[in-house]
Amino acid sequence: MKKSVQNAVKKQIDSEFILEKPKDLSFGHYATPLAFSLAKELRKSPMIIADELCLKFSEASVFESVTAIKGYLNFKLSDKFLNERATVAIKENLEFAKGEKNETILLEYVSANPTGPMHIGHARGAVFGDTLAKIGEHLGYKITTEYYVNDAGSQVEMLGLSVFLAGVDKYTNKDVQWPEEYYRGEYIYELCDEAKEEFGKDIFLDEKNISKLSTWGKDKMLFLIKENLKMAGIEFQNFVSEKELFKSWDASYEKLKAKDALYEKDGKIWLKSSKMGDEKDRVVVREDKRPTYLAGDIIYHDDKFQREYHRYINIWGADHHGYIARVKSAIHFLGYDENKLEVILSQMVALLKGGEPYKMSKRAGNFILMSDVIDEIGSEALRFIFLTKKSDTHLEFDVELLKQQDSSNPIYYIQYAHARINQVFQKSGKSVDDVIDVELKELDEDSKNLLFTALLLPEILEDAFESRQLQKLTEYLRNLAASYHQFYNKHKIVGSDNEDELLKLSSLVATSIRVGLSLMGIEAKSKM
RNA sequence: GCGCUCGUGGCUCAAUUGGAUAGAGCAACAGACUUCGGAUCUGUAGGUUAUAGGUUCGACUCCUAUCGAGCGUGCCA
Repeated sequence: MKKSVQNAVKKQIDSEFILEKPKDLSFGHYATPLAFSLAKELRKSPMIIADELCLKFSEASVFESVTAIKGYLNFKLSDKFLNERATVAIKENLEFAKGEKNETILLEYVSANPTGPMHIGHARGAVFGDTLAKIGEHLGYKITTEYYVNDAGSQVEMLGLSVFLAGVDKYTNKDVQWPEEYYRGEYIYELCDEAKEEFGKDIFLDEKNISKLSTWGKDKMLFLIKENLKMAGIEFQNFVSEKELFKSWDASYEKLKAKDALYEKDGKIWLKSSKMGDEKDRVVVREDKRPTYLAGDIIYHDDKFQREYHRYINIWGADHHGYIARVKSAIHFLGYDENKLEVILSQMVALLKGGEPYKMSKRAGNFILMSDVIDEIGSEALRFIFLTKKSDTHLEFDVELLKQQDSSNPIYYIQYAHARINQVFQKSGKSVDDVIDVELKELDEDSKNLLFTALLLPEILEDAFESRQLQKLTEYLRNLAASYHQFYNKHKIVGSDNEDELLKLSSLVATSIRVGLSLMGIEAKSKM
C-alpha cells in the first residue's frame, strides 16, 4: 500500500521525500514533511511550499484529497483504492502481506552451551530469533536458522567432571574433592543416575571415564535443549558442531597467516584484532597449542561466509557485547566484508511472581528454567511477552499477570477480537465469500480508519523486520484489536443497513490479526 | 579506571529512527449490559522525557559534561 502511494507521489515530485504516518488520522493516511527540507533551498516558508505542492495532486486517482497543514503535505486515500486492497487481502488470507526478496540470510541464535537445560535468558533470544525468521520468510527472505553447539571446550569437560563427581559422591565410598568450579543443580545428579543405569556404577571408579561422560552428557543435554525449544514452538534447520569445525582449523589458520593477521608472542598465537578497533589483541592459540574459544568462532564464521549469504545475523546474549569487535575483525582478516554480519543483543530477563522474585529452580542450579515458566503460563504467553519489548533493553515481568484472562493480559485482548469477529459471522449466518465482493464505500470515519489500520500489516511487518524491533508488530496488533473493540461497541453489525460491508471490514481485521499472530507463533482462536 | 548499553507518569513499556499536542497497558477513581460474548467499551487523574548546556525551522531522539543503573574488561564458553 505504501509503495502505491510512493509511486503516485513520485510522479508529481522530483525531490527525495519521506513518507510517514501522520500523528492523527484525520489529517490523512500518509504525510511528508518535505516542505521543511525544501524551505532552506527555495528560501520560502514551508507552509507556502506545501500549498504549492498540493496543487499538483488534483488529478491523482489514488488520493481522495491532498492537503497542506502547517507545512506538512497530507495524503488521503480514496475509498476505491482501499476497497480494492481489502478485497485482495481477504482473498490472500494467510498469504496476506507475503513478499518477494532476493536475499539470503543466515540467522544464528540461542547457541546455549549444551551443559544444562535452557533458562529464561536463553528463551528470550530463542523467541526473538524464531519470530524474526518467521517474519523474514513471510516477507520473502530466504533464511537459514542455525544453532552453534559449543561441544569442544572446557565447559563440556566440566559437565563430564561434574557428573562423574556426583557419581563418586552418590555411588562410591570415596570422599569427593569438589573443585572450585563445577556444575551444581539437581539435574547433574539426575544425569549421574542415568549414567549409572546405562553404564553401571563402576564407571565412577576411574577418572579416565570423565571424557566419556562429557560426550555422553553433552548429547543428553543437547537433546534436552531441543525438547525445551520444541516446547516454545522453535525448531532449527541446522545444528553446527564446534568440534566438527575444528577439523578445518588449519585452513582458517593459514588464511589468517597469509593476511598477516597473526603473530607469536610468549609462545602463544595472537590475532591483531586491535588493528580493527578491538581494545587489544586476542590469543587464538594457547601455549599448550589448544585453540581458544575465539578460534572456534573464527572457523565458524569462515565457514559461514564461504556459504555466501547476503547477510548474517547473530543473536547473542548482551553479556557478549565485548565479543563483537574481535569476531568482526577476524571476519575482516579472513578476507570477507565484516559489515555483512549484524549482531543483535538480547538483554537480561528478570522474573517476578505476584510481585516477588520468581523462585529459582534448584534443579537447574539456581537458574529459572524456561520449561518451568512454560509449564506455568504456556508458550504463547511467554512468546508474546518477549515480543512486546525491544530485545536490547532489560525486561522484568510478572508471571501472575500473564495467567489472568482479562484485559490486563494483552494476548487475550487480541485473541478476543479475533474470536469476536468469528462469532459475528456465525450470528449473521454468512460466510466471508458472501461479502467479499461488496464494495466498501461511504463508511463512517471510524470504519474507514479501521479499514486503513487493518491494511497496514505489510508495512508494519517490513518495518519490524528491517529495524529488528519486533515489538512493533505486537503494538500494532494491540492497536488493531482495540480499534475493533471500539468499532464493535459503537456499531451494530448484524441486521444493519450495511451489514455486508461491515462484515467484510471485520473479515479484513481478522485476516491481519491471524497473519500477525501466526508469525509470532500464536494461534488465533475462533472461540475463547 | 576504561569500554558498551541504558535512564520517559506510581509500575511495565511505546514514540514512524530528527517531525505535528510525548502515547498505550497495569494500578487508582467515575461511568455503560431490553444490543452480535462485559474476556468489552466511555471518561477522569497522572510528564520540565535523570540533570545542565549546545546544535536547528524543529530534540525523548544528535553532541558535550555531570549523576545513576546494568553488562563487559579470561589465554571461560
